[in-house]
Amino acid sequence: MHTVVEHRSPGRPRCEETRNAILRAAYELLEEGGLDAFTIEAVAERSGSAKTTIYRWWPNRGALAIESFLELSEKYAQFSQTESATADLKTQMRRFARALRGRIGQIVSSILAEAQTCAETRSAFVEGYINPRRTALQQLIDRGVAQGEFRAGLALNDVGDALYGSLLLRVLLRHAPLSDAAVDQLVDTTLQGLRAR
Amino acid sequence: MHTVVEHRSPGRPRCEETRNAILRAAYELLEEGGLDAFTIEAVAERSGSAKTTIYRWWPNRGALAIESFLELSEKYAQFSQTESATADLKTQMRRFARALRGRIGQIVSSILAEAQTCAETRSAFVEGYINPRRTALQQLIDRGVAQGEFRAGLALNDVGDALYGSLLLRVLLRHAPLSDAAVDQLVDTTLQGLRAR
DNA sequence: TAAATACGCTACGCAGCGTTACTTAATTAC
DNA sequence: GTAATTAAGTAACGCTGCGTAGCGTATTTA
Repeated sequence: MHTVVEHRSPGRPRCEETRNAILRAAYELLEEGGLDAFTIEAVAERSGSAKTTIYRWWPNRGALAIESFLELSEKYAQFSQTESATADLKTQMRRFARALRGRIGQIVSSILAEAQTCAETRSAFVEGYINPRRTALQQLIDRGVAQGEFRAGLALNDVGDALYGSLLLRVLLRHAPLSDAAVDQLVDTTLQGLRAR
Repeated sequence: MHTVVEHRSPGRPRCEETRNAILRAAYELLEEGGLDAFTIEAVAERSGSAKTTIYRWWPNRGALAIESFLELSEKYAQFSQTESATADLKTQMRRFARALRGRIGQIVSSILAEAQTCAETRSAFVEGYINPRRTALQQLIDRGVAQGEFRAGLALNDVGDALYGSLLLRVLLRHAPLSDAAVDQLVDTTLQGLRAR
């Protein structure tokens, strides 16, 4: 009988509880007070771990922020799938906006801010958060085109940036609402375009 | 003969040269190294003024950043005006993207980051930078609608956020280009919308 | 000349960064 | 068992930047 042999290097193994406590403390602090509250020292204190332990595993606060966010925030990258691509698009954008209205919005805005002074944070956010959503959006667009709902030849970058960019801009600047109704209207505008028919 | 009497309070007047030197140093530092380089101490050193003088006039670094940006960056809020509103829109978006590709992009992204931890910075940016552009965009849309180029009933918030949000997102995440061609395509997508005709 | 205000200099206490040296704990290899 | 190895915790450090205070000097009005 063959059993999979766990091959472990010698030495004390990493403590998963500690890791989780750190990630959770980081997430909570980001959620509660944004970048101001999110300091390595605060994370260490809240998690009950040592600052040195944190620095052993994460090179900087951006890396910790991203990892806690990606691991603890719920991931809505899977779009719903009904017969109408248009309806699915609206559902998804509403869902995203709902997350942004809540605590996730605070975290996302903090990460975007951090990403402006740390390239690794930026690319980690793009790869771990934005890209999965772009992929799902691509599938939705393809489906919409195949079903004749959307016109052919749509550029994913443009559509994605128009939709996600609008919503994220509202999180960053708070100059316009993110209510379901506002999102529906925004999607409608994007669907219809500006041109007179 | 009436002459306007300059009414001055007693005491040494504020030194305009010092003020300008501070604003210029702040702008240069933002431009060169973003938020990392932009510290009050660095501004003081480069401007040849004292830290205490800076704190006398600006409550925090966000206020200084915004003021230097709004005073020293060229303001393209006035849109060009030909007979085609569509062409003007493209011209304007290209112009904006060109600024974002250059040093202005670094500054804008820094200010957006700073705005995430400072509400005053956020509202100052919205009022001093975003709103003038929204107003100009509104006029352009109105003109386009009147000329039959754009459909009626367009919501300014939606159009502005789709266009500016797309470009700003690309500055923040650098996941897609900001070239003239890319911008043209993005505007085209926004103009046409997603729907099949 | 007095009062008021601005500017510069030096210095301070504070917070957070990222690191070091050291001790203790947990695990594998022999 | 014992040695080797790796992790976690503790305490302390030097550094940078923040925002403030005290004081002397400069420039203006009354």
